[in-house]
Amino acid sequence: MGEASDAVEAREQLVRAVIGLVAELGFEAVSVRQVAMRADVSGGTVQYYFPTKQAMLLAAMAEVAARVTSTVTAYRRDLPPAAAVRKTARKIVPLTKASDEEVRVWLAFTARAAVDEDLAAEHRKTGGLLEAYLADLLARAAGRTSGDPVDRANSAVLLATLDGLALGAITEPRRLPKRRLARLVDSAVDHAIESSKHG
Amino acid sequence: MGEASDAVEAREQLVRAVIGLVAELGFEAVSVRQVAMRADVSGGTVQYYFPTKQAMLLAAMAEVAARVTSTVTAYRRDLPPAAAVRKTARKIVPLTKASDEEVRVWLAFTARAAVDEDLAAEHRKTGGLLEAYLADLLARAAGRTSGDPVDRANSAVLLATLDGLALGAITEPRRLPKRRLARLVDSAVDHAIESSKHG
Amino acid sequence: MGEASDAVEAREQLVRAVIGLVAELGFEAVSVRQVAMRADVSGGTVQYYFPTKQAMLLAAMAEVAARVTSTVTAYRRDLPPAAAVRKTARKIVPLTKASDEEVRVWLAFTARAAVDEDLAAEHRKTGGLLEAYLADLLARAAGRTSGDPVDRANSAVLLATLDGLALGAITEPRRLPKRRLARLVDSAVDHAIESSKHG
Amino acid sequence: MGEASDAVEAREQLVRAVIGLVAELGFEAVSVRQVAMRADVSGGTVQYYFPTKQAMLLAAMAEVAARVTSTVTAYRRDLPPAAAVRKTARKIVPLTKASDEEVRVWLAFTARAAVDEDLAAEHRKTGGLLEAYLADLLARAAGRTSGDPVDRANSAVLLATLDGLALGAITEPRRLPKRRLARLVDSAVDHAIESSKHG
DNA sequence: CATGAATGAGCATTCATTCAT
DNA sequence: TATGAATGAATGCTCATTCAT
Repeated sequence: MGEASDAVEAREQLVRAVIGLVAELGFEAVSVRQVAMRADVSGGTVQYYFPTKQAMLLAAMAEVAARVTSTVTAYRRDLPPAAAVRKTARKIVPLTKASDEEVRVWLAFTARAAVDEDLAAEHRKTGGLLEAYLADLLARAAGRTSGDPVDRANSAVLLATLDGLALGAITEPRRLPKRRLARLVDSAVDHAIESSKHG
Repeated sequence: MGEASDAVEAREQLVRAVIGLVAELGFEAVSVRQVAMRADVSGGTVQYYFPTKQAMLLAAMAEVAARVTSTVTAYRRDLPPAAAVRKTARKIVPLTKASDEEVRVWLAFTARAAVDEDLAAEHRKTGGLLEAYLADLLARAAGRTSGDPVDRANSAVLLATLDGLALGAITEPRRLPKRRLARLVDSAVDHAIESSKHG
Repeated sequence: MGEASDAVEAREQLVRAVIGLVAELGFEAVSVRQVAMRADVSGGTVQYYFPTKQAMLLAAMAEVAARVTSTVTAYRRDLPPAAAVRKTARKIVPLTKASDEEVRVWLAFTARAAVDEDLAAEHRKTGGLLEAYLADLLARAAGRTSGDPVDRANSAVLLATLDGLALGAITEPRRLPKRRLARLVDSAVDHAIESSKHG
Repeated sequence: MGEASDAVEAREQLVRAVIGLVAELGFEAVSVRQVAMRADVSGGTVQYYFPTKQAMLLAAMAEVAARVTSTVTAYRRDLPPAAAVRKTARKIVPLTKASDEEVRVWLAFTARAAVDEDLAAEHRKTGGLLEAYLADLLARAAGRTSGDPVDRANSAVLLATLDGLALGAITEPRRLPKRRLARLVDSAVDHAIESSKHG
């Protein structure tokens, strides 16, 4: 039992190393050797757990995606719809210094997905899930049950706006300082909810 | 004069090679060698024009930025404000197969800007310019002169939405097919204009 | 007893895996991992039976050598001398598609023996034995008892010819198609027998 | 001019390093790094001249083949047929310590050709040429012009015998010491010539 | 008897860069 | 202006081997 959990732990440690590396130095800084050093294991060990670099990246992306979706799922389960939308929005856009890293990693994976089909497949899942969740929340906030195409559209636009703001926040922090970002996020969320209510 | 223009031409040929490479194979496929091969010159020649890979990337990004801004500037000069906003939006989001490549390149540079300060500096210019232009157009579409913070906010949200849609279009083409994309772009533009008119 | 025979079986399974690998992909394709995969055991298990790769190769070579010598020994025991020579020759040279593999493996080991002293030692045994057997058969075919140096010489030349034809058959199948090979083998055998009879 | 010859020289130096390595340590000892060290250049330089290891091996094999064929061609040009056959035979079988290395290299390449199609193609050329040359010499030694299938067959058997003796000389030097080897070569050559004269 | 974890060296290859010409 | 030669570091990956269990 100790062994099994050690192995799992080792894997997770490696995944954490990948994520940390992406956050700090970007995607191109992720090399098997760098990951090994960061996780304080030998290069061979990394490849024992992930036979290819691609597999390693995939595992890291899956982990990041899991973090996002599990958080958002919890919001949907535990909060009233409008509040859930608001919290989700603030999860996607880096409004605190802490979430900066997470978003940075997510965007790095997203960018890579544009060019890497395996990563794209993993990425798609999350995008589809987020859109569906937001559409559902918008519908419920409007006192409707899910399924109205209007909610789908509003969800897609809101999600795009949040992604765009996140992208801007990372690459143009001066144009989009946290203060401004918060206001813009709120206005986008308000618009989406309004738009679903009587669009 | 012939020599000088030859030199300019050679430089441009190299820049085109970089852009083509990014479009087709992504950022990580850009190596000095690959660029040299694509431009059909020797590896040494590439480094004659760009002493550093970084310089080469910077030049390519500047060229891409110039293409975007010159197009958008022309729209602002030649079209009535609402139409200019609409055309600009359709330039940012890849609605035709042709513009797919351009947007793909732009996003690749954007992603890189998240970890590369030099590229980020170049990138900022374009972001700031686009926001200012769109704010101005929204103001004029509302029968106002520029300067109202409302227009700035609407511009920022619109720009974020367009960026987010572009990102999604590239990475999740199935969730965001061209048809749907067009409708979402239109609704975002309409909302921005309306919002500036009587927000 | 069951356990012991299981162990023997496991060992043999590994040896078979090595031989199969050599036959299909050549000597350099033999890695501990590949062998483990082919035998469907863990990498550690391979090294339990063969503490060293070298030991593993040695066992495989011994097995191949044993196959050759046991066959040839049987021929000598069961057939009249001239027929035994003929059958032996046809065992050494790959005249059927089936024996192709065996010869291929044998040659791979032989080539390796040129630079690997351990394998060379094993290899020597078979070479010496084959020459002695063929010399004995040639002597008996000539109605003599063994021991005449002429038979030794004829045996050595015949053996060399057969080895050379085998080598050529593997590496130059177009120059030495099966049809031609059969004729050349026959003529070499005939010459050896004649030569021993009245040389 | 100095540059060009330097480059040619560098290439040749590398090829020599490969050959030396094969001779001393066998084929599997040939790594790009080892070659670089032996030729006293950087690893990168090796790959500047030979973009792949395969290309490097191919060049080395071509060089070895060229040595053999040019020597044999000279014999055929300059000597009476019977003497040319004899000298050629003594070139193929390592009768002196010096020729040991050459033959060792040749056999290593031959063995590899069994598993490597590119090398096999190069190898075939030499085999075909040698058989044709020997057939021609045997015909002329018999006072005939080339073309008789008998000479072809005798040539093929002789060549196989020489190859087999060479193989044995390398892998079983104790069974086939130089003295004995010389006698066996002579008898094989004599038989081939006799056989072509009145077979 | 057999495994899985871990290691460190080695592999071929690609890379950005320097430099003499 | 442009090239080809050369370098050395870095890449992803495979390898044989060791060892605790």
